[in-house]
Amino acid sequence: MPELAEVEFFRRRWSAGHGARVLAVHAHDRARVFRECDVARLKKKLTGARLLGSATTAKQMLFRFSSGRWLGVHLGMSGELRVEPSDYAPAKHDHLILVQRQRQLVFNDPRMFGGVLFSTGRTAPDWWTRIAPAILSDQFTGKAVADFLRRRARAPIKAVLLMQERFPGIGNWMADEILWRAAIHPARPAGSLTPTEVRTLHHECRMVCRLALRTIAGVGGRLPPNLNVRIPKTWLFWHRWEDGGRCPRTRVPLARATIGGRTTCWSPARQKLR
DNA sequence: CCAATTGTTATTTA
DNA sequence: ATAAATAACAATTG
Repeated sequence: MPELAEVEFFRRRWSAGHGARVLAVHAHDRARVFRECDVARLKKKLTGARLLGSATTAKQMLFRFSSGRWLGVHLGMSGELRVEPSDYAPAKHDHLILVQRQRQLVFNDPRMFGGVLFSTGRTAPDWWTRIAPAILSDQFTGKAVADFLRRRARAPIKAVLLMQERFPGIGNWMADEILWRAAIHPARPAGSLTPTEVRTLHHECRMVCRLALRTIAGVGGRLPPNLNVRIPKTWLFWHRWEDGGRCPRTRVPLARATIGGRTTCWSPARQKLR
């Protein structure tokens, strides 16, 4: 499920535990989510540490603990973070649980495409600082997008939008939402976009990120009761999976096909090949 | 049983 | 050599 704003939504759940100590750590070290992580060391170093703060960039989350301990979480395709009461008993696919006095912080991921990283150090780990500059940062410029599209000229634009090294945090549904708003057909080769289309694409990338954060993640306010509840019905989002779904702007039936290896949804009336 | 899934990476193909 | 396409990873649901 989780793309940019959903990742932020889940991170904020765990901020209930900011300031509190970790009394115990439960982890199944055989689970695939720990494939790049020394679980014994994680348990040892995190037990007794205090959760001081956290951040999201792209689809990555970083949790900062006392004495220079850092926990990274990626949710993969099916991961989520939850907060459970102290008497909660671990359920299936709960791979990592940080037990605090008042609550338990749970990482659950059935498909285990997600992953956990642990490291120590005075500053944030390398893998975190190496993540591409956020789409909502000043470094995400129109020129950067244009240059990138030129280097990926033959790939379908849909596939290019999924490349995290330039569009960090964009996933399948956000890519479709951006192209739909920009009125660009997902199968167009990236190099075939006109300068105007590239400018529009750049703008809509920022727009969709900003709106998704505001609605899903509840930035600037409290968390919404569930993930998608505030996404307006005017977005492609609500119609992309349903059979007989129609474009919310033109009312024309939506098209669906595999493009760039992913199920892609678009409005033939707005988004034309040429 | 078959197909589907909002992510990423390794491998193969062009 | 590089970019693009495909397979693989795992679990569940329809």
